[in-house]
Amino acid sequence: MLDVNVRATLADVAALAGVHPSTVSRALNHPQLVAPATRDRVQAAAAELSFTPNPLAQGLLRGRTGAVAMLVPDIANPYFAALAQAAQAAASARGLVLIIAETRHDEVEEARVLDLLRARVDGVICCSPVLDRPPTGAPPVVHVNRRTAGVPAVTIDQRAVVGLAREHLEGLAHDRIAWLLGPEGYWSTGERRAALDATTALRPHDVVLVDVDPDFDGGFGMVDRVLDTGATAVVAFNDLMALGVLAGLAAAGRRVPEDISVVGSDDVRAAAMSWPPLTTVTGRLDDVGRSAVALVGALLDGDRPSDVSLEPALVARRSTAPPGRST
Amino acid sequence: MLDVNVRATLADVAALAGVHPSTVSRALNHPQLVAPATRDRVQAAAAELSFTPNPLAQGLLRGRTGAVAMLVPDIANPYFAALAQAAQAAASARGLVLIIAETRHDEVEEARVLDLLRARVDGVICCSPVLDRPPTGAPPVVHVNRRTAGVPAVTIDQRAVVGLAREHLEGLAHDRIAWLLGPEGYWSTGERRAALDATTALRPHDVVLVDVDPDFDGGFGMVDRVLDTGATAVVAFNDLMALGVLAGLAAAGRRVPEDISVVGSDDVRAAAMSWPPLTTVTGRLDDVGRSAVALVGALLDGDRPSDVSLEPALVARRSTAPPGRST
DNA sequence: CTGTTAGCGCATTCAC
DNA sequence: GTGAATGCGCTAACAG
Repeated sequence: MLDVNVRATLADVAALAGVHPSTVSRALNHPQLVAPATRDRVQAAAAELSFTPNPLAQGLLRGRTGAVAMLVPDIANPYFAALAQAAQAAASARGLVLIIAETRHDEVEEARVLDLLRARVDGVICCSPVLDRPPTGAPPVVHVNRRTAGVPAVTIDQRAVVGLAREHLEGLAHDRIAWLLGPEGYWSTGERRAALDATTALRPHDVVLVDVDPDFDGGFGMVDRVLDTGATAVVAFNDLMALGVLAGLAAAGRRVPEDISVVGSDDVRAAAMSWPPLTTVTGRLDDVGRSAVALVGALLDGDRPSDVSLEPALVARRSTAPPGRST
Repeated sequence: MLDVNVRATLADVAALAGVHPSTVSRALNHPQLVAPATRDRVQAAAAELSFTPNPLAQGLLRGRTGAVAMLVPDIANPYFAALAQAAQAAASARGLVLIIAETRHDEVEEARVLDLLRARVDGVICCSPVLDRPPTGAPPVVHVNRRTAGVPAVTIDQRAVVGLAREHLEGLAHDRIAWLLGPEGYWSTGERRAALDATTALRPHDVVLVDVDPDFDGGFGMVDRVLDTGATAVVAFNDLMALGVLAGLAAAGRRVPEDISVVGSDDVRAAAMSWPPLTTVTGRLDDVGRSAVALVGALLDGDRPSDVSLEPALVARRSTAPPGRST
């Protein structure tokens, strides 16, 4: 009587095939080292019992777990969810299991989670936009959208993000752009501010609003101040913030893009789910996720991979148009 | 010289404390079985080396992994992301690690994923809205929003969802409601249809549109047909679909809620991020996630837990209003 | 080519 | 109260 609920072990297969357990192991892992006849018998037996090696035992032996952790501040944030999705796919393709853990934007919680996971994973993908020090005592770490000395990272070229938004809006003949920047501690905020500072003399009418919460409410709440500046276009720090701006504008009775244009960033799914759909700069979330997994993979293989910087692109949808089309 | 990158083992601690490895194990797991003096020495040594038991070794020994998997069709779908978030928190609180895996709405992929995970997790939370047969040969499974004989499940009372939406709209004096139902195979679709059928005689003016894709595009694409029905209110299968309806209505130049009211379902975060913010029926995602983990927990403890059915509630926001306020 | 042995790190028997 | 031995399931090295 064959009990499907109890996993078959090497010994079970060996017994069924009439060989020694180690022969089973070989037949399965190094088929060329074993006589065709026995190999077939073993494989048949393995199939018969639907044998799968116990990854725990394998891991114990190899000192590897076959799992990689991804640390995100908030998995319900579509940005991180998309990142996780991409990473998960890439990890699966490599036979790795991705463990997603939330840090809730909290350093203490992050340490706790890391500690819980430390021994269970071979590597960590850290997506904290703030974290400065690489987690110590942890397995190999790679950073996402955050560059820190000594830690391999995959980032989006934030200066190019600024440049793309600017070009798009200038091409539409906007001459007064309100730039909404994210929280001070964020790496990407710093990068964008630098890019903005570099060209500030060229566009004296622009206005920069700093330290806006990078979410819907942050954008919603900034609408009055944006309107006060008289800007004809807004560039938000990310799509969520842009969506908030869109809603705030609607609540204030302004039309987009007739009265004012709005540009987001990241090209999260929700960006295409507003009305009007959001013009945005892609965060290339798929590529970022994939690259991050590739980096840990390299780390695990003992390489010292170099950083990856991805070039963004602009997706023009319907939230931008030339200014002054207002009735 | 103390190498932080190499994990300390029981033997290391034993050497440092001058005792036998098994004593260390005891001192850590059953402190009362060991003399206070040695216990303290061992604990000091363990702390010194920041020793953490290797979960793989423990798992191998106990036949448990300490991990639970959550199978979702699409982690970038805010509904499942929220569910995962809740489950993750609940699992952490129990010292379990949650592994999130995507099935991409694909049975084959699901089988593959399950096979990869089978040996790595103690239990599985399956969130497929369609899946009928419980995955065989897998660890204990619980279902979310899907009731199948023999599989413990946590569900939202879908009839109540229909009832709440109806009451709300009737209270506003709508007499022609367009009900948008989800895909045929979904458990929740079936439940809602049954609820609708049960009262169809009472509301002859209502109209039911079936088999709508449960996403933004699905809702967007149904707007024309909804408008054709002359309904003054729409109840969408979920929030994403409702958001699509909202956008489609805006694109068609209709105002919400002046011209037509819209109700969503699930109360995903994005539901509060539209303009107008969406009136919706809560999916109690936190509670569902938490309950699902509680169920697997019970299963792991050898219990045969009973199903959990959660009562929804209506969140009135600004996408609903009395009909006929049109200019 | 295949069987034997050893050991990954740990917790649970036993003895003492 | 503590040390010694055993085995979880597996694979790598060594014999034969």
